[in-house]
Amino acid sequence: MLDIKFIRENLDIVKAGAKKKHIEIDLDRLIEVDTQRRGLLQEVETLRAEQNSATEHIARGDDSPQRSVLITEMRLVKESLQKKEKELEPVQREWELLMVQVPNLPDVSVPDGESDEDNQEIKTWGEKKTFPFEAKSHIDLMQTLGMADFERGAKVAGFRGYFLKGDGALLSFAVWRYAQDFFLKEGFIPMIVPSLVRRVNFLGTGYIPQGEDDLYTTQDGDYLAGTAEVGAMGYHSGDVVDVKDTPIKYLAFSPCFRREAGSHGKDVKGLIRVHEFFKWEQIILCEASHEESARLHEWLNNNTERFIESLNIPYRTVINSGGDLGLAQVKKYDIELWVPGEEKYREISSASYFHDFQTRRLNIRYKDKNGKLRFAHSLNATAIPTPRILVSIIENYQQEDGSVVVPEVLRPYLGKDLIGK
RNA sequence: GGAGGGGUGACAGAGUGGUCGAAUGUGCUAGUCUUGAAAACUAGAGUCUGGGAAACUGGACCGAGGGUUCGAAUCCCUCCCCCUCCGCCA
Repeated sequence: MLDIKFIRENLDIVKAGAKKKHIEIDLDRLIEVDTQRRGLLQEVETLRAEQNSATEHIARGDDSPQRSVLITEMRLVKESLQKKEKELEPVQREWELLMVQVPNLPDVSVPDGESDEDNQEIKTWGEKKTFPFEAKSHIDLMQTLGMADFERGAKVAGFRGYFLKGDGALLSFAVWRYAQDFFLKEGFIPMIVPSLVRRVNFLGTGYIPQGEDDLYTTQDGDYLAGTAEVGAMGYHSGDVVDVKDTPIKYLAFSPCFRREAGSHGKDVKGLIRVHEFFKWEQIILCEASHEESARLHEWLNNNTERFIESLNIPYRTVINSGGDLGLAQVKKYDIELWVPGEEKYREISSASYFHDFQTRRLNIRYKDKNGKLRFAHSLNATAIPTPRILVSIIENYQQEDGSVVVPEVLRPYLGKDLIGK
């Protein structure tokens, strides 16, 4: 949520921001509605003031005739007050509807573009693996090695369903535990967060109203979160956090659920795109300073880069174009890992910052040095998702005989060097 | 699923129609006292928002939304949330 005052005073900037993000919103209408709203609000407040001062006299007085005159007069004031309030109601409603659709401003460093195809590579690391034999896909490799079962996955869970078993299951646990050790060295507070959460938290984090289609709902009106960010941010909603504790850093683990609405044709096989997965997520609340947000954003992304480097998997980092940014994001980096079977980079993580867009909706504040309450800034970044990471591990570490070498850092966690038949 | 009890300021907790933005206690800030601290005493202090350069001033906020009333923290309705007990259950 942006501050309406900011929108009024910087209309052109907000318009340009929306355009850069390729988000349609009638901002002129918003200003029009806001003007109406403020006018009515003032009329209502004037009437209330009148009422309040009369109330004082009425309360103090006895049964004098002036008192009953005043009461009669106030009856009329009440009527016009109610009329004005009725007028205000639909205006207020439209105002709110428009306000939640106003996107956050993208940073100046965000490149123009319509979609993820316009994201710009800003870093590459490692050498793309080539093999003296024909590289197999993780699907073949995992099935042959008894690490995954996609047929039964579909049988039991439907489209995009999967089972991990044997070393596939164990490798997932190994990644989780290795990631835990790796990231906790950076001072995060570990957390396991709920995925089944109330609607307000999705509004607060900016996934609703425009992302409703990609969320699973329950018959109780709750939603299944696609990321631990939702629960972790909701954790602090309504809080005034102590500035001494900032930046607050969480490493949050959760199951994640995504309907993948609108991507039916994409990645229909394997572990790249599934409805249900697990993720360690980095989440930060910090002081309301752009410099601090930008600094921590780089830091978060770098944590993940170093993690991938430690697994020795080639990757590149891209900066997302305006059109590939969500409503709430100011700037986003994606890290994409090399997938030899497809000869493509595939997204593994995403690091974003939001300024106070989320915290304004969630009402997360802190007291600054001058004792003033301010909305905190928020950021988040993937630490590591499973099972998607298995795709890159297995394809990059495959050998001609179909066995898979275990990345060195994972060996202590898996208890072996090689996954073979 | 059944029965009951609740949601008031940073926290605890009073307040059942009028001068209540709200007693009191704790905590907080400043001062007095003290070498310093503690204790004691004194004073101050909510958040959001409109207007104003400021002093100041209008409005809103006692879970949310409606209603009754000249007037609602207080009465009525709906919803949300929390707690206790019973049942079921990993």
